[in-house]
Order: sequence, then C-alpha cells, then structure tokens
Amino acid sequence: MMEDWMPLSPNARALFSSMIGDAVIGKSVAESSTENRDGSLRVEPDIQVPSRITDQKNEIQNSVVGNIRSQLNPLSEQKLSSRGSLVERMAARAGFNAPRLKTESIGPNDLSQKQEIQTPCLTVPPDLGPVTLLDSPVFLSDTLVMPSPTTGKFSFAPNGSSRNSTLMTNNPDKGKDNLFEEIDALSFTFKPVTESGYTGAACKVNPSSLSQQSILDVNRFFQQTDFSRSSIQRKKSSDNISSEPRNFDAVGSIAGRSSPLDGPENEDADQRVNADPNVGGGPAEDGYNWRKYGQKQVKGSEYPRSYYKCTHENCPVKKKVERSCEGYITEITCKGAHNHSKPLVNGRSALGTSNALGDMQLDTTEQPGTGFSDHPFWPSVPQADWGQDSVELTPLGQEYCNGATSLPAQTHFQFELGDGVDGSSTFSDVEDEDDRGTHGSISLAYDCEGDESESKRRSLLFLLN
DNA sequence: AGCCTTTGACCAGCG
DNA sequence: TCGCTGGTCAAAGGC
Repeated sequence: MMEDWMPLSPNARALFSSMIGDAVIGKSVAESSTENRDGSLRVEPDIQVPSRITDQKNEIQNSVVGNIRSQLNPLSEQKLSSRGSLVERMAARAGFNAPRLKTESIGPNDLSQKQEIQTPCLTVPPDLGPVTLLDSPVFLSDTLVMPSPTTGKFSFAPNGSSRNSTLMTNNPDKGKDNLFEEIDALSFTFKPVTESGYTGAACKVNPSSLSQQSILDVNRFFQQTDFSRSSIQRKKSSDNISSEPRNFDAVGSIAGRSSPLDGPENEDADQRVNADPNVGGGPAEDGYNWRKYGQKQVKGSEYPRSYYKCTHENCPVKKKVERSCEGYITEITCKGAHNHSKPLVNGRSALGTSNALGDMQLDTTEQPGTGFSDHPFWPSVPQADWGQDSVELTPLGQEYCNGATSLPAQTHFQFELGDGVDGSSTFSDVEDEDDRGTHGSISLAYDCEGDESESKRRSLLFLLN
C-alpha cells in the first residue's frame, strides 16, 4: 500500500507513516531481527502486531490513504494503481515475505470491479473526509489557513469558504470535528521515556490534556517537515517527481531518513526534512557527537563515503557512512570504541533520546554507555564486546533508492570487529533497519535543531506512535 | 567565536 | 617505482 503515498514527498510519507502506522510500519513493528550465524543481523517478519492498536491504526490509515488519494490527480492515481505492492516488490527483492496489511475485510470484496479502488486501504469511512485530515491543524503549514487549535485560537469557521476550494470536499466542518472526535475516542498512545530509557509501557493521553504549547510544537514540527496540504499540492503539480517511486521511510531502512533526504531532483529545500547529515549514519543519531572530516568517492561504490570522527576529546571512534543519492544510508562502518559515555542531550542522556524512538522495540535491555548498543536502532551490544577496539556488525536490509530506476539499494551496517570478538553472539535484538536512520520516520527524532526542538519532536513521535 | 561541513591535497598501503 | 585506492588532513567558508 505504500505506493499509495508515492506522490507525496518522502518526508511527508515518513511522517504520515509514523503517525498512522501503516502496513509497513506494522511490518516494522512486527518484524524482529534474527541473528545469522555469520554475525550479521537480518530482519524477519515473524511477530504479530498487537491487534488492538494495529486495528486502530489501520482504520485511521485506511481512511487517511483513501482521502489523500482522493486529493491526488487521476494520473498519479493511475500510476500508483498500476504498480504492484511495495511490500511485494520488497519481498521480491529482499527475498522474504513481508507481512501485508490485510484489507480483504475492508470495503467491497470485489475490488477489481472498481478501478478507483485497485489498491488496498482505500476504504474511507464516510464521516472522515479528506478535509478531516488535510485540514487537520497539523497539516496546515501556512498562515493563510483557518485558525486551528494549533494556533491557539481553536475556532472553526462555520463554513469552509476561506479555504482552498480545490481541496474542499463535502462536509468540511463535520470532518474537522470528527477528526478530534476520533482522536479523542482513540486517544493517543503515549510512550514516555524515562531517564533510564524507554520503559516499554504505554499510557494513554487524552489530546485534550495536551498543553497548547505542545500542540503548537506539533504544528511547528509538521511545518518543518512540510507535511502539509501545500506540500501535497506542490507534489501534485510536479508529477515528474511525485510519480516516481521514492524512498519510503517507513518501509524503509534504518529509516534515520535517515531521513530520507529528498532526492537531488527535489530542489524545494524546505521539504528536506532529513537533509541533515545527522540523519541516519550521520552524527548524533546514535547519541554521540560526530564531526565529518572527509568525504570521498570510493571506487566500487556508487555513493560517496563520508568519514566521521567522534568529537569527544581523545575518543578514537570513527565511522564511515555511505549515503545514497537521496541521503539514505547504504552502509555504515564504525570503528573503535568510545572511551566515554554519551553526551547528555537536553538534560537527559542520549540514551533517552534514542529510546524516544524505541516504542517499536521489543524488550531491549538497556546497555548504557555502550554506544550503538543502546540505540533502539542498533543491536544491543554487551559492554565488554563494545569495549573492544572495534566491533563489526552487519545487519542487512533494503532501502529503495529514488532516481530514475528506483533500484533498491542495500543498506549495510558494519561495525568492525576486533580480534576475538564474536559478533554473532553479541547482538541480540535489532530492529528492522527499515525503521532506522535511512528513512525519515525515525530520523526525524534525530534531526534536531536543538535540544528543545529535539525534545518536542520526541514528544511528537510519541504522539504519532 | 566556535563548531561544523566541504573539498582538494596529501599520505600510506598494496599490487 | 609507479599507479591505484582508501583514509586523513587542513584550509576555506558557512552557520
């Protein structure tokens, strides 16, 4: 179903995916990593998504997808329909069967009879119109739109006369109201991060209890990620870009979209959510501070390799990061061992920061101070092992490179092992790299502009998850 | 001012 | 020794 979002920017998709927990995210959640004999880590889909939460997410996501699609031009939709499921393509390329969102029970049984509904997840509840979603406060990116709760005014116009007519659909007011009604009904699943890291517990937070500032922060976040109606419209007007398969964060790879950067073809700088080098293999995504000291085009690699050093004094750790044309990490090689603990971030340890994204992680034992090991996107590495001069780890995964061919590129993480280190026995729990840095949904949390914003974004991610 | 990225040059290892 | 390649340095510039 991911192709349903193709016309959207990767950033938007990443964010949306994070928010609604699409099928692929479900896959991410459902997937667990297994350890191969050779020490590499591979993700395998073999864990079921908690049913209740998944059902709610699917319900919302189906509605959202359907509504968004209804806003897209027919051409894009047709192109989308003509493509196979991304999951299927991934499965074909990666050689595993990714779990699919079951949509048979949603909507008409005979979908083939309806051309406009050729892909799953298109059933839209009649009371949840496009405006419900597109006019959601978090979707509004410009100041011309109607006041919204995110602006602190929280007043809806009696009618939608002042809004963009092209996006208007039936029953706008009802849609908006329903948005909050539904949100309220569903409640957010808020997963707090404690000083010691992710607790694994989830608590419900009634949206009404959120502070105005929090809402404003959420809105600001969406604006920064350009996950807005205006961005969608821009995409509509540029089919040459939007119609191409692009990296899908949630599907993706380490996701730390890495923030999936917008491709070079996308010159709209404000849409670059993850143009930050931190995203993915860049500095900070693992809680440490890195300084790039070199970049080189390596023979045999289609992407330039970046060299990073840990900025901590006397810390010998270096890492090499290969990034695709879109900024997705295709390979990370970390060498050395940190001789220091993670720097504090916003009054809390980087560990906490890392775990902000770890709500999909399953019972990962915290390994404070072990570097990547305590990052939700990195496997747990016993301190003793990480203490070696170098550690090598090679989880494999896939990401989808944009570009004309949309060829998949393999994401490759590698920690160089020191002698006597059995990498195969040191890593026990790793997430699907699809959810890691090479894709935006996750990287957003690391795409920090500052401690404050980082903290706010973390909060947002909790809301979205 | 400090830190960062960028990027061309330089260095070392290897065949 | 030479050429190739990967890794690093360091000046310049940006934020």
